[in-house]
Amino acid sequence: MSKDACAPQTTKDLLPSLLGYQLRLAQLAVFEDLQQILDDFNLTPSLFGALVIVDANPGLKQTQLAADLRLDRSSVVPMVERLVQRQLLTRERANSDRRSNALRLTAAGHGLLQELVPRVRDHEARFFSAFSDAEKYQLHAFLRRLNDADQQDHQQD
Amino acid sequence: MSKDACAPQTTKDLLPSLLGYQLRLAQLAVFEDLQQILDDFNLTPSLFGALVIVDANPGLKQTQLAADLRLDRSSVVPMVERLVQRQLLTRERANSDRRSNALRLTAAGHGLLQELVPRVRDHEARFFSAFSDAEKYQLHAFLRRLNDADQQDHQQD
DNA sequence: TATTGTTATACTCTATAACTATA
DNA sequence: TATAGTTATAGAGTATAACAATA
Repeated sequence: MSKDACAPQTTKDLLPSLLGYQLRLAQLAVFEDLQQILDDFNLTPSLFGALVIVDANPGLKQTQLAADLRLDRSSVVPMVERLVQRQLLTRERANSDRRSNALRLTAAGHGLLQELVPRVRDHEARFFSAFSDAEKYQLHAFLRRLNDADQQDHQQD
Repeated sequence: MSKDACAPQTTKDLLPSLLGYQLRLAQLAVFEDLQQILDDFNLTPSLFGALVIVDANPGLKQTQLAADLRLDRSSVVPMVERLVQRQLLTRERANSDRRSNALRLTAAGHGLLQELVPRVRDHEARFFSAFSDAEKYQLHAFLRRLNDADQQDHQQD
């Protein structure tokens, strides 16, 4: 095998040879497909992600949600505002530290997620239906190795 | 192995279990890293991609460039304009069809690419240095399978 | 002093719709 | 009629900087 796994000799096929480029195309396609499901619920992938993160971490403060979403804390403000106005989550001053907001799903938020999660799982299963379970597992393992290594820069827990 | 390759029982770990989510994180991290190289050249990943595509397809028309970049043709106009003004590529009426622009790299454009491509390759090599050649090859094969299947929707050749 | 949320603001990216010139 | 490029415009997403409240 050559030094580079998929390096072309010319620049002719440089772009397709780049893992970063293939990652971008794949991510674009997945999100486009996901968006179609989320459209029915008037949500974006980011808002959906926020709901899932809050569900998994009740009482989370906004700064931490921003870190999880890889966003600035100011960018999270309108997202939270939108979800609060739709009564999908509550934003209350935390008793432990009254500077911070404790985020929690409402009953409606839980209900929405319960309806949504199976659909998102279906979307994933459909989108990756060309892959066997073993292949999906391996692709997932690759991506996690990549992301978990990078993640340490973004954690502040 | 269970029905889903990495399906959690609760929604607690839903997000990390989604391939789409892991793809997004990976893509974000790669582009962030790539951007640091491109900053020195005052380029974005998209502009770099445009240069490489034009280099690989001299005389390409803008509509095709837009299709390759997964963008609307109106979105490509300011990109091309910027690269033309920087004298990295030329935009001339095509003789065969005088509605369309034939895009070509200038000598400066070629020169820039020659300087840039090794750095981008280095970036890739460094970013994926935790992976063996075989693993990179396999990850690449996975992503290509995914993208080549999806690609047919976007081709118009 | 440092941190949390917020606001005001600006910038980038992208798409839609309408125009023009060619076909 | 249809297509290629362009323009004007608007929307989404994001970041930066400064502020008030709290630590």
